[in-house]
Amino acid sequence: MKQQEVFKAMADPTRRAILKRLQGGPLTAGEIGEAFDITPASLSHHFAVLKHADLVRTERRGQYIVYSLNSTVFEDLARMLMDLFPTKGKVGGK
Amino acid sequence: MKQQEVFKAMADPTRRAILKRLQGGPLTAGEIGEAFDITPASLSHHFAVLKHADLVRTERRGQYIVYSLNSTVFEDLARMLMDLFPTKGKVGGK
DNA sequence: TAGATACTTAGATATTTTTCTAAATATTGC
DNA sequence: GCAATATTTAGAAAAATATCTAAGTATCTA
Repeated sequence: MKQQEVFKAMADPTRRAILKRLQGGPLTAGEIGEAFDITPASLSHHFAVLKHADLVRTERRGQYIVYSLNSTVFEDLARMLMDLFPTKGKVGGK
Repeated sequence: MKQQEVFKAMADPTRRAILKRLQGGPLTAGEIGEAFDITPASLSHHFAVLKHADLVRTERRGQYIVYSLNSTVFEDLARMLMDLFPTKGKVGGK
């Protein structure tokens, strides 16, 4: 996991909103864009950042490009966070 | 939890390193600073960001200021992340 | 193949963030 | 109170990021 890329990607509210929209399942770039008051070009930039962080996957379907969440990286990130703060309870993890 | 502030705080590698240093227990600003090749003023800015996100707590002890982690917010953040990606298993979540 | 639709890339500008230097505040010990 | 130490605040410069317009690529339909 490229930690820096992931955190940077998550730092922008628009990108978090994009991820949120994808919770319901895969969507095309256009469908995602409907919810935002931003040009397709800017959206595309955000997609690129999310993709670079490996937070989303893409698949071309005809003239559309379908985006979907990559849950694996979220899990890694959550794990990393759990790791970052000291354990208060009794259980194992250093 | 101020989600935006927390993510923004986590997005900088220096700030993540500061948090990491604090895993071992509270430290003064100066002690933290030893590990970084950066001016005290810049460090202080990073502290302010971390504090604003409520990721660290401070306490003045004489002429020193002691920083410590606020684990609560980390837990909130981890929870939030778990929440952000769709449940794969059968259990409950939305 | 031409025209329409969906999306990305390039390049410019505006905003935000990081960092620095210099100066200010707080506390200690004489 | 004064000098020394620890840290923060203010203000400026440099670097990174978000956004836009215009132009490019890919695919579909006729």
